[in-house]
Amino acid sequence: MTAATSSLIEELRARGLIAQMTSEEELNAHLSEGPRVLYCGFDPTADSLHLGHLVPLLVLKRCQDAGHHPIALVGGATGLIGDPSFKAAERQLNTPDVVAGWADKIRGQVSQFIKFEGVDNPARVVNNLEWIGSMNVLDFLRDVGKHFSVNNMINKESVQQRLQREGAGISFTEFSYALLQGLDFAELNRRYGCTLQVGGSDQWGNIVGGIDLSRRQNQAQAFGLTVPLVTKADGTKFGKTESGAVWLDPAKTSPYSFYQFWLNTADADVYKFLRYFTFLPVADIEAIEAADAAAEGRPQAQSILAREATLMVHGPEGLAAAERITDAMFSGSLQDLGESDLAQLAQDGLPSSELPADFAEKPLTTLLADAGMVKAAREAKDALTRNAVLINGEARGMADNMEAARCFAPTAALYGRYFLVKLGKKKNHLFVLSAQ
RNA sequence: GCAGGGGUUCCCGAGUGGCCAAAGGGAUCAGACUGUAAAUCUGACGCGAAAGCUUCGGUGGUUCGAAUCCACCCCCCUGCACCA
Repeated sequence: MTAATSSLIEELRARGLIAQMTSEEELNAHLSEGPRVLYCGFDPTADSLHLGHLVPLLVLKRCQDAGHHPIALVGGATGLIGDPSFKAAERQLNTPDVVAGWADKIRGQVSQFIKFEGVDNPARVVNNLEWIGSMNVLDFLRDVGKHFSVNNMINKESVQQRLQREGAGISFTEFSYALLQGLDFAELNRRYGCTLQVGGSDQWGNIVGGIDLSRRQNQAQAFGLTVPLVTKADGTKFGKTESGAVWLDPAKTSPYSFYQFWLNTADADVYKFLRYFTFLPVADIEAIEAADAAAEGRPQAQSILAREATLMVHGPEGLAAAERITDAMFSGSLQDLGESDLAQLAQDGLPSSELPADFAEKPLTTLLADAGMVKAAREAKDALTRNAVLINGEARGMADNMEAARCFAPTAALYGRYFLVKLGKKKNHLFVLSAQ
């Protein structure tokens, strides 16, 4: 965690974190010679970062731990344009005030992961709106545009599918995106001596553009490094659940859901993800893998990954909350839960809701669907048909469907008002009888 | 603009007058097996507890009856032409 003793590049490679880089030998030497300044950009395309952003963000942290100065760039300007790289269709523009609001949130999130004080190599957060926002068109065209060849740009793989695709096309606006990202690099190079840009592998073309511009404008040598796109062994998209993306914002994805996401990682992916998403030494991860391979039954890797990742993103309290719910839902028994425990579970982020006043007249299927336990009442029906719905531990079936009054009778409630409903193996919801 | 092909339930894709809420595959959800895995098997899969209700680009029409036939309109693809 101090100065770069064993090569940073070696470490990243051992973790499988390098997709592409410019001139390995030179970059390795460059990073070994002393503290360097590097950056990675995050465009505000939503009000939170998600798991896909985490890998490059953690690479920034890994670099800081190795003694370098990271800069997290929030794309307040580029977010207004939209990156066309490897996208199938033109994006819809968001309004400036919306993007500005998102940029603020992203700035806060990014800041959790890197240190700004108390270290010799403090990090920095910048917003490219600062220099792009005030730039005038003629300066842009003369100072930046002149250095980019349209011939090269249209040959880039990242825009090919947009150029070839019938009926899609690409607007001049999005086509210009690469120039903005290029000028960011050149600008950071001038301002802070930034010499390395890190990004996802889809950013390679943009990064190379920035390196070229830095050389042409500043006569400076700069480097690029990309991290691989996170993939899963079964070919499905990483970072998605039934309910959508896994966000870093606890208000959008609760620490409990976040923890559960990692806990459900497939064996085929878990050791790779430990390398990507934790700071455990590679040797330790190899030891975990060996121990799991030798042991019968359930591997320990998933719970280690879930614990490490949740701790890193949501802190000790978030992890504690996630573990409380997990223990209560998957190992403990209802009898072990005290009244305050139940209240705590709801606070910790266990999905919960109040029973509507007229619940007695509604079918169970409707109540469960309205509470968000299932996407359509039909799924609740299916579960009921298989006796896969437990209300306070008691199995319910279709025969009980019109018996909500009996199923949720106050006398059956825990502490007079709580009902823990389990649907299938993984879906839990706390229903609360409204007080009166 | 002309000629030809096409728009089907989340996606792909059958269906060309009743047996169609619509084959098959994928995705998804649930069950069994397990480890809150994977693989496999089973069930569900427009909405609804049910009665029943609403779908096959849009609008109108023919018919006892249409996703299927007719008319017009919208959109996409493929050639050709026009424009260069």
